[in-house]
Amino acid sequence: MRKTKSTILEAVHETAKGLHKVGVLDQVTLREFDRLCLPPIEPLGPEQIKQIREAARVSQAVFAAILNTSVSTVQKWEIGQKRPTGAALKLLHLVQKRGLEAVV
Amino acid sequence: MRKTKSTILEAVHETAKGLHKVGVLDQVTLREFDRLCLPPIEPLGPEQIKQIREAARVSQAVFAAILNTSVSTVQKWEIGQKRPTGAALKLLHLVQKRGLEAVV
DNA sequence: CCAATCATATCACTAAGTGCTATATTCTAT
DNA sequence: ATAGAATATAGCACTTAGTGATATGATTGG
Repeated sequence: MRKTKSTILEAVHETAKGLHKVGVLDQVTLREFDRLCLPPIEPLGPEQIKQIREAARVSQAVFAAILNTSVSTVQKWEIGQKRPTGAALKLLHLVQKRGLEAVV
Repeated sequence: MRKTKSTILEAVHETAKGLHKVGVLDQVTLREFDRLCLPPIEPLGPEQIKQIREAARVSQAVFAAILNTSVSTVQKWEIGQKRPTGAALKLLHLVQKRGLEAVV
């Protein structure tokens, strides 16, 4: 990460301070995070999850396989016994927006 | 898959029985699942996960935000204290193959 | 130089996720 | 028709991923 930046850039032009943010080698940190403007990942209710799956026209088993989770989990999502969070929620949003193909 | 078959066959041969399943209403079930040939989602080691993130040139915090998980979780993945499974593992594979843009 | 911000690491707790089993229903093929 | 297969739903007990808070060290900027 910044290791390489220092090595290369500083070797050439070590006084220029703001230059370290220019190259492709630089890392995106929280400082530029505002520009990313990530869409907020909102929680999905049981019915919504079922709708997403049915819109994709797949059974619970196939849906589970594609999301790399268990049928048991998908079922619990759809009956509201468990609520997807984190990466699972993100994946579901991806399927909702871009379809199953974007995920397979 | 069966979609097309049903559409054609039932259109000609309308006993009205399977009519509600015709066309776009059909669902992909486990029966045609073999054809999907899903690539097996293999577990990712700590170093691999770190490589994926560094290849994406983002900090742990940004990486976590994009995956809709916590910084704490990303850290544990990278030091091997916890292993991503299910949807999290699927998401990581997506980033590895298609890049962060495919997920944002 | 000092303060602020970022990145990384550690710890304890909660709940998501898994596997299993069982039942009822629906579709398929003989 | 009828048997066989696949789907959807449900409940239980267990494991561990995931989360939040906090602590330490490294960078940056005023």
